[in-house]
Amino acid sequence: MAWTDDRVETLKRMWGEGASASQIAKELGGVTRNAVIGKVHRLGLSNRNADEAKPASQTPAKPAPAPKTAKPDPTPAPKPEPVAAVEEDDDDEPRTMAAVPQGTNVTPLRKPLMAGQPLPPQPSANEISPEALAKVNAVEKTAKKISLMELTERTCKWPIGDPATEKFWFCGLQTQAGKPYCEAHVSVAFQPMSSRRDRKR
DNA sequence: CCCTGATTCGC
DNA sequence: GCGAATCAGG
Repeated sequence: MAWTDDRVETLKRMWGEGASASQIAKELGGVTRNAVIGKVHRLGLSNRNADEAKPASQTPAKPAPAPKTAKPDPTPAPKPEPVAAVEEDDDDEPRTMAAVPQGTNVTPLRKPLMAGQPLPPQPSANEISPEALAKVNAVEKTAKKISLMELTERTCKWPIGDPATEKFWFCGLQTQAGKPYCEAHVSVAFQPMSSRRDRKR
């Protein structure tokens, strides 16, 4: 697989969106995450930092970079999209942790899709909400349903069912990065910081 | 063990 | 330039 302009573009976009190298590699296909990382470095966008300050830590070199010549400003830094903060208030739904509706959960689909928009459906940032719940609900179907004794360091410890009955087990899916839950349950358990603004009662 | 990015170095 | 192997964390 060659790094076509198209693929590089996808790489840049996803990397800019904070996607991991493996995710990007999976998306592109035909390349490993190493390839992606290597390319990222070669493109010089390894640092997701905005600016890079060189406090002259260790670089005795560079005696006199000829300050005379006017540098053509090699830093366009387009910064196309700062990604608007996703603050969708409107009618906040205080998701109750009560019974999880089983069965088909219709995901609210908005945005009629403009014609000619190649890639609108990009949830990107993990915003919990109805979708996350639906995901959890779906995950429960594929859950490994392990028992308490089967829990390990990397099995999702999300409880499912009623502990008072036999129908009780743990999700058991693979956790990620030391977290106690699988990805789906993490998104529900650890909410970023949604402004749980209390509404008037 | 799973994952992450960073770096090296033969190709 | 490329990316597998390796390194260094979480």
